[in-house]
Amino acid sequence: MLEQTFKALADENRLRIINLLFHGEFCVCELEVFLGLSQSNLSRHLGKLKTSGIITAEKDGQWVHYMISEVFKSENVLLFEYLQKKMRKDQVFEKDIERMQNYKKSKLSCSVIRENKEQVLEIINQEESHAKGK
Amino acid sequence: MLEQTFKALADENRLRIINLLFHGEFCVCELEVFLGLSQSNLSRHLGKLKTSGIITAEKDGQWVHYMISEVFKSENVLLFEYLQKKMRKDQVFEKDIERMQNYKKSKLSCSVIRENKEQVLEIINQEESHAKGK
DNA sequence: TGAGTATATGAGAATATGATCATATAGAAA
DNA sequence: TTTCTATATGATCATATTCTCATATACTCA
Repeated sequence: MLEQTFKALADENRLRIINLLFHGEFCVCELEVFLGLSQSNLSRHLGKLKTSGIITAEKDGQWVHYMISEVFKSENVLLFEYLQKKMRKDQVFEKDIERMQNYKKSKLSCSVIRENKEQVLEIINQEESHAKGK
Repeated sequence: MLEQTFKALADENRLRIINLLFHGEFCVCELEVFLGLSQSNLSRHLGKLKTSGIITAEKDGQWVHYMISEVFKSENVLLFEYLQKKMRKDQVFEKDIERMQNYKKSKLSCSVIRENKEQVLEIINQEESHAKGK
C-alpha cells in the first residue's frame, strides 16, 4: 500500500498534477494547457493517480473534474503536508501554479481552450508584471 | 528532487530497509538475514537509497554499516514521521522489526551469520512467546 | 605473502513504465 | 438522426527497473 502510494508519486508529471489539484478542481483539458502534456498522456497519469486512490473524478457532462481525494487526504495528512511544503520551494511547481492563476484571472473557460489554444497559452504564460522583477 | 525521493521509496524492499534503519544501524549481512534478500540484490537497493541521499554508509573494517542520513532526516521531517506512522500499522514491517529484535536479544553477531545461517534464521524467526497468542 | 570474508558491480534476462498514435466511448449540440 | 467534443484506452516502442550470476574490490587474518 505504502509502496503503491510512492509509485504513484514517483513521476514528475504526476507530482505536477497533484500540485495543481492542491489549489482546486480541474478538468483534463485545463490540466493539459497548464502542464503542456498531450491529452492521452495526461489521461493515463490521471488514471494512475485515481487507481492509487490519491485523486477522484467527478463527471460533469462531457467534462471530468479531477480533485484530491478527501479520504486519501485524511488518511495521509503528514504526507500531504510534506508535499505542499516541498512544492512551495520548487520553481517548476510554482510556475505551474502561476499559469493556473493567470488562467483563472483571465476568466477563460474550459470550452475556449480547444478553439484558441495558442492564445490561451500566451495568456497563461505571461510573466507576473510586478513579481520577480529580476 | 522530490521525484527522486519518491522513486527511491517506491519499492517494498527499500521501504523494509528503511524501516529497519529507523531502529538502528546494520551491516549488509545483517539486513540480508532480516529481509531474506540476496547479498547482491540488497547491496543494489542500499546503493540506490544511498544515491538518493536517504541513507549513509560508514565503513568499519570489512563491514559497512548503513544508517538513516541525519541530513536527509532533518530536511524531511514530515516524510519520516509519515513513514514511521504508516510502517507501525503494517504487518510486513512489524515482522521485520521482530526478527531484528530476536537477533539482538540473542546476542548474535555479524560474523556468526555466514557460518550458521540456518541456525540464525531459526532463532530470528521464532514467534514471540506471549505476543499474538492467536 | 596467500586465503578467506564482506561488499560492490558488470552483464544479461524478465518485467514494468512512460510516451505516442490511432481509435473507442460517451455526452452535447444541431 | 448526425456531428462534434472531452476523455479513455488498445497497441506499440523505447527506456527503466529489478533480480540473478559471476566476478571484482577491499579488508582481515594467518
